Amino acid sequence: MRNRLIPNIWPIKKLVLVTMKHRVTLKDIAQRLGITVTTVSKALKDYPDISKKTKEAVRELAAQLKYQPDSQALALRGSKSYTIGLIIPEIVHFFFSNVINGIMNYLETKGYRLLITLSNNSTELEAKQVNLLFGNKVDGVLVSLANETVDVGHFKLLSEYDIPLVMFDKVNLDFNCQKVIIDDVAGGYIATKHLISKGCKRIAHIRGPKSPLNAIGRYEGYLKALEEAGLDADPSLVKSCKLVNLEEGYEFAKILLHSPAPPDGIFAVTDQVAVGVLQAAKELGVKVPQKLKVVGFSDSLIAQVAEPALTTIHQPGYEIGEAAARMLIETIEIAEEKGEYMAVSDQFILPTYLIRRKSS
Amino acid sequence: MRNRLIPNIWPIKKLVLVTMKHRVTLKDIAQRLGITVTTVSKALKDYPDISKKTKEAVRELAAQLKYQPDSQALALRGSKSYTIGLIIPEIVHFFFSNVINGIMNYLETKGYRLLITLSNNSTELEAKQVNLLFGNKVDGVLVSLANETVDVGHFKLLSEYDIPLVMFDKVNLDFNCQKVIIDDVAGGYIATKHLISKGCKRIAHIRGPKSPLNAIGRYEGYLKALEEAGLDADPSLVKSCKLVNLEEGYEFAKILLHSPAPPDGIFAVTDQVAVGVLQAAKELGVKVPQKLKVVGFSDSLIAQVAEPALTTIHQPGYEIGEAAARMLIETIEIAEEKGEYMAVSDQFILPTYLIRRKSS
DNA sequence: CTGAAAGCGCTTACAG
DNA sequence: CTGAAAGCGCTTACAG
Repeated sequence: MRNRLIPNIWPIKKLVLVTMKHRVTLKDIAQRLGITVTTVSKALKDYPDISKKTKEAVRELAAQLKYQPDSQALALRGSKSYTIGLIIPEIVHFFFSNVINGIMNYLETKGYRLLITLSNNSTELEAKQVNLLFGNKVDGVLVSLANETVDVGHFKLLSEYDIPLVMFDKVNLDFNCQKVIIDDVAGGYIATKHLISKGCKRIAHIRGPKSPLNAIGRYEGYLKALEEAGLDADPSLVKSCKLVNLEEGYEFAKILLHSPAPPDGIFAVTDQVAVGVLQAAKELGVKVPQKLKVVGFSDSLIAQVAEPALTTIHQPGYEIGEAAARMLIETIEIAEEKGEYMAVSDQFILPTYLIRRKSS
Repeated sequence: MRNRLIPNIWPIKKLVLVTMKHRVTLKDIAQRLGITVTTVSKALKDYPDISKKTKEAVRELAAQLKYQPDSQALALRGSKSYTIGLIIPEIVHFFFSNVINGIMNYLETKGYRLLITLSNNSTELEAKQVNLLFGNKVDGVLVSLANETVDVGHFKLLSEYDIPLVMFDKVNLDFNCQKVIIDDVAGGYIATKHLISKGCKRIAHIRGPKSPLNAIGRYEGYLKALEEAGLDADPSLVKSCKLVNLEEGYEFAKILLHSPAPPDGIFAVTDQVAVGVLQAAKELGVKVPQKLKVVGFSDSLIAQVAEPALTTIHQPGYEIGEAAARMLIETIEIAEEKGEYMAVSDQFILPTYLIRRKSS
């Protein structure tokens, strides 16, 4: 449990009866102008069959009263809510916050709102959020799957109702929807190849869990680079994280560096893990980059701050978010225009690249 | 401009006509059961005047058809949307993502949804978001003010319509609403006092911009600690950031350390700035903590990763978010219950504490 | 050029 | 115990 710093009852100092001021509606404008709601509605939407005079009067009064259309009424009537749902595994995360930033800035330009929900990496909660977003009549959904999610059946609800879905980063390639991912294989390949070019002969890989595609892809890239260089892929040099955090990096690095034939290079699945490696190396007096070269993955803030600064693979979070949002909105709008829509499996792959720093 | 990695048109592979499956409504249930919408509605809400038999039949069919009430219709009718609006200056930010996490987890337990918007630290955009959230009929608003925001007149719209508002972290103390803040004065005081206790005699402060209350409070705490210890407050030892980033910390530290009478301790307004100080010190060969002791503020991830690990003031982001959300929801629900509400100025202050690491 | 009417999906006071 | 009716705020096909 978290600290209960918060008292149970807030000191609400006064509660005074106030007539809840009501929002200005079309009716208010109509009444003041002595015309109908119909005419007001049409005037505001610039229908050609309304007189210039009326239009002007309506617009002026609307501006004066700061009229704002009721989005709920609009959504109820028009079957479009201008709201997009997002399901994200966690929010305290450099990469994901960049993704969200990209999503929000894109949606802002398009006049869509973002309803954001958390799966906390739980498939059960993820399913619940799908239902919640469906109940909220979002026009589309963006999701990065929970780590533990294998079966994606809970997303079928969306396809059944023709609600466009775009998966990003953590995706399920078999599911019939659009996807935005990075080229993890290429990323792992570039990282490993870089270590090889720096003269490493025994390269270890601290990888992610067995099932997420990202972890698999990065591992494949690692193997590919080794093979291409004619280096042996020694299975004892590959360790698999569960939590993918600094501590695991630290522990695995200690094991690797203590082994009879320690590695001279380590490619870690994330920057966090790589920083754990740096800490272990420091503790054991293994000089980085002289005796051990380290490459991370993500290009997060800590990569810059680490000592030595970490060489890493840039993972374009902002662009991924922007691309996913864009893919979704364009799909929504095309479907709208054509009055027809069917989910298709389609993927867009963003490139990654190496950021060279002091650790290699 | 950002990289245009994204093609202009997505390859939408097929678009096939599909009869948009319609959402199941009360009407559907009523028709199948040969009863009225009224009865169905009452049955689902467990009204006492509906027969057990009918209730059971309705519930069963509703479950079978996976009926979900239309939240727009509910909101339109009931004047409650179960949606909270959030306006945040930026999202790629350790502290703010923790705040959001606290907010979301609390709202989740209470069955509220979160509509999240960005001010990008612009007062203009902040005002726009207030209007947007108002138009969306949120039940309440949470905001952390943009750095440049001085005049908060754009929030009056909310009070006019009796929409509860809670400001957190970056607040305006004069505005008539509830606030959740940390004790910045105490934080600055603790940080500075710690440096004094470690033997520092000439303590510099790299502070934030002139207007945000956080920066002012931390600075005041700094002065208070100096005064209490009988140390002179040398104005040449105080530098004021504009962007509050690593680079500014680096630059100011260089100036301070190059001066004729360099400081032996530096209290920086954030961890980012403090890390800049560490980098400058390293470059100039000034040993930390032997020759220079450094304290940051926030307890962000980079504080742990920095070399040496940074002593800092813990700023409880999660708890701030949770407290703000809780304050808001409780206010909403009390107002609802009593049928009356009036904004009151009220503040809740969360404590901070020192995290000792290697930099001091 | 303007307006009456129906309807989106729901709830609730009222009638039977 | 069940249902007809009104209404939340809007839009739009249709009539005048």
